[in-house]
Amino acid sequence: MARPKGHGPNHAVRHKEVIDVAARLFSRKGYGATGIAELCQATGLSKGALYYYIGSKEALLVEIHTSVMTPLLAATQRIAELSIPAELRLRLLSETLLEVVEHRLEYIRVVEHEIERLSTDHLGRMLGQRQQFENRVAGLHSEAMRAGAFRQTDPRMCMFLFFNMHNYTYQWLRPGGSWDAAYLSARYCEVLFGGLAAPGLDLARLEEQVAEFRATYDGPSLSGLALPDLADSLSTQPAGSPAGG
Amino acid sequence: MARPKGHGPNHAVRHKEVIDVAARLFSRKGYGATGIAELCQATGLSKGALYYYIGSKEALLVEIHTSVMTPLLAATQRIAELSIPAELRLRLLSETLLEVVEHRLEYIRVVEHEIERLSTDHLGRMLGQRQQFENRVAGLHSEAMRAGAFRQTDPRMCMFLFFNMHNYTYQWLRPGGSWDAAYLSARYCEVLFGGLAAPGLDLARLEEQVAEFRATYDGPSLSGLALPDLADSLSTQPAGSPAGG
Amino acid sequence: MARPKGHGPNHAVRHKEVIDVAARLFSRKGYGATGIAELCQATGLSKGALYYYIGSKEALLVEIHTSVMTPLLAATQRIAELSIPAELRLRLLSETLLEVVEHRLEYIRVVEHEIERLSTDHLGRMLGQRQQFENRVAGLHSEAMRAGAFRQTDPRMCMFLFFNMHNYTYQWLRPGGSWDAAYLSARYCEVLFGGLAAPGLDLARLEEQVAEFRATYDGPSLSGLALPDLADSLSTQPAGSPAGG
Amino acid sequence: MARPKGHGPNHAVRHKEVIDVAARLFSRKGYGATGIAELCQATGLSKGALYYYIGSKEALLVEIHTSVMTPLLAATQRIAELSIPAELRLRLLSETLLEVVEHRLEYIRVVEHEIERLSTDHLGRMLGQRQQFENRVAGLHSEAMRAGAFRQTDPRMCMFLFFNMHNYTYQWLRPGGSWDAAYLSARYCEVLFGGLAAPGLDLARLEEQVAEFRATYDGPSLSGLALPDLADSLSTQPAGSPAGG
DNA sequence: TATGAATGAGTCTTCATTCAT
DNA sequence: AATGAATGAAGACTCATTCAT
Repeated sequence: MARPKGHGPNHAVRHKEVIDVAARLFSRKGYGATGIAELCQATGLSKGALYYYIGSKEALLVEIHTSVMTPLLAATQRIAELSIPAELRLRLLSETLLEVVEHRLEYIRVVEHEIERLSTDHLGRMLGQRQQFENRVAGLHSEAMRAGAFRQTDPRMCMFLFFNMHNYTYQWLRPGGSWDAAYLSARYCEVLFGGLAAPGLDLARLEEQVAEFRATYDGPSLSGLALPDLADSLSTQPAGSPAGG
Repeated sequence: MARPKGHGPNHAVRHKEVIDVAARLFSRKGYGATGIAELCQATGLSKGALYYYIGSKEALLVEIHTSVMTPLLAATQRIAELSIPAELRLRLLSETLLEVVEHRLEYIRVVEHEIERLSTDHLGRMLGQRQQFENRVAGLHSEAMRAGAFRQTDPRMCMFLFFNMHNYTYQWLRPGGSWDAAYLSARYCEVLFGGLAAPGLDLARLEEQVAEFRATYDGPSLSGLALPDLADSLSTQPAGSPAGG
Repeated sequence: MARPKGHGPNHAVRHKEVIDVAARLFSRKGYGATGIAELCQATGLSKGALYYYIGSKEALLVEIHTSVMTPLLAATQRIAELSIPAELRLRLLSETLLEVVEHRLEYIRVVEHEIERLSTDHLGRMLGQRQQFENRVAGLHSEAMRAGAFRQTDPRMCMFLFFNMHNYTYQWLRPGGSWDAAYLSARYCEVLFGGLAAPGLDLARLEEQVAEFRATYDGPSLSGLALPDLADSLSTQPAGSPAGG
Repeated sequence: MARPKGHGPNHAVRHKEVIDVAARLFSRKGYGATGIAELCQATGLSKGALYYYIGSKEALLVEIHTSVMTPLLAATQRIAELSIPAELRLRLLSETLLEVVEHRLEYIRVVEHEIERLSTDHLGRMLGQRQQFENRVAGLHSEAMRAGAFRQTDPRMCMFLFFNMHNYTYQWLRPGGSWDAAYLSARYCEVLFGGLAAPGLDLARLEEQVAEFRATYDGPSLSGLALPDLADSLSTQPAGSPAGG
């Protein structure tokens, strides 16, 4: 990712633009089926210029992964360390995760489908980050059980339930439809937490706590999504079609 | 699937074997990244002989899809028509779906990741089958609401919750681990139905009903998985690593 | 062409049938673009059986050529030796040639387009036969000049005029249309002989002589076309579209 | 023919060179029997570089057709519109056509033999152009009849006579021999017009008119053949061998 | 910075032919 | 007399990448 010295200030900008175009194309046609020539056409760059900005096709894939996973892990870290009930932290993490899905849909699709196209060492690093993420989520479920909010069950199973519910969303969500991350997160957690709740948990109270938290919180952005999303101009149809295979 | 005459009885058998090998390779490396040469090596057939059995690479992909979707839709139909409570039918459908995931894991991975590599008309047919499946599941949730088992909510949202929960399983399940379809289905439905339940629903009763049903049912196989699964000899590691992207 | 001994009586028949089918396909799609598999489908024979009858693909091409050229040369010989005026012999030869074009159109097309696909020795033999044919025609023009029917010009040029006029006919003639070999021959010779005639030649008389000759002749078939033509069931549209390239 | 941007000025030149080489090879061995590898060897380009210039093998075939038909039709148009007797226009058209045959012999052979290897739409376009050409020629014969130069006959038959006579020339003409387009045209028209003439037509006068016209005409090139012909360095044997099939 | 040209291994697929049965 | 299975070289074409300018 360190570029040879002597790059002008435009380099970083163009670089990002290319990554975004690549995410769009890889998402639609698959990494393998997207050619360098198509990237050239979509970016308006010549082959030589494209390579000047990207280095290689795999570097593009690596950066798509990184640009999703790095902010997501940072956000997870920030949320996990908040001094609020574990189930509230899970609820916030849910919404953050869904925000990333909603606003980086094309990146997410690539991350879900093309991770195994990475070369061994990059793949290893990415799988390590997934592990961290999973452990954090399993840990939060443990905390919620210890605090008496959730009934006692296997926290690893809970973690899978959590990821199943959230991670498949990319397969059917259409950004710009009537369901956004905040709404989906409320629905997902209502059902998940309802099914996992210990007798004492007051679910109605949870959504109030979310609102309270948002009103008083003034730390850094939870989701870590700073950029306007370049992808939003596309695909603005209503929500539709999950998968049944 | 019937070949244009001039094919002996062995043809069909070899054909199936090749499909199974292809599902394994496509699942591991991706459809695009798997070459015909690799298929030849994995099957022990020469290039010419391979084509004698498969017709084309895309035909292979089509048959992988078909051999998952056709029995799955048939099973769904059979289950949806049973004269038992809707939530019990959903529970049976959940288990059937997870059985397919467990025993056709490599096929499922291909179906989830490579569907868009199909040519327009095949793709259209497959998307149509997904639609049917989704509509059936949404319909069963509606029934459960009308019967007072589930509280009133958007059945389409319920359908997405159901598919999210089940369909992502392929990303982390390792067949041969300690979690099988029956166990997972019980856990998934416990949480999903717990979160959707109307006050009157007795979840403990549900698992008893499942056992009763299985004890008395003597119709055709619910899952439609008749063949021994050729894929089972491979990948028998313990469960591991979901995804956190 | 000599078959390994021990062929049953059906062999020759099937053999001819296959050649006829091959002529049809080669004519339509080209020799190179017609596969053995297509010949199998068109004949209803399996690959093995087909090879039992044909030996090889090139053998087929050779026989298509032979089955046109051999009878044509024999007919030419017969006509050239008749004791009638040279211009009458040319007129009869014209009609014979056009009969072959009309009734063996698909063979002719192959002969015109695919001769260079023959291997060296077969090609040499065929070119030799063409030479003979050309020499005969040039010779007849010389005779007609010596006899005072045609004015004095280069007989070789006349030969080219004759072949130009006749041999291109395959490119636009549609058998079954309103123009048959007899009609075309009359038109062609009317113009050709009209343009070559010495002052003394009476063209109106020529067509009478043709009729007289036919009425009294009782030798062997002039054209040598004995078989019913297998190709006649196809393409029965009115005449159309020559070529302008 | 304009390439999708990103092509320097040399591209067009090399492109033309490749087309010329292709015409030579296709003409000798047939389109189907000429491999890309042979084109590479003959041009000295690598496989990749070749495709950089040609796009596809069929594109080559299309351009060979186009580069013959387009100037030929333009020339036909120009000639047909001249204010001179119809038979003189036919005589000029004859010479133009034979000039194209003489100087683009290899292209013509491809056009005559491989047109049906074009895909449906390209084929349709080419057949349409042939139609135009034919109609023009039939129309000129009609004019000559109306003007009393030719006797009354079927102008469509005349058109076939005209094309038969000219279009088969490619099968035996060897450029560089003693017969050039001007000579052949005089011979062809002498015979054709002699055979079609009404009593009043003075053929000897016609050739004088041709000479007069050439002496005074100063419009654009009649034949449209501007380029030196790249193909001339090859095959400079004396005239020989027509065809007798 | 940026480009058009070139590479050559790689892609999927088809071919005529052979042979055991 | 006939077949289905198998071969492997050859088919057209695409690919990510490099490099002189």
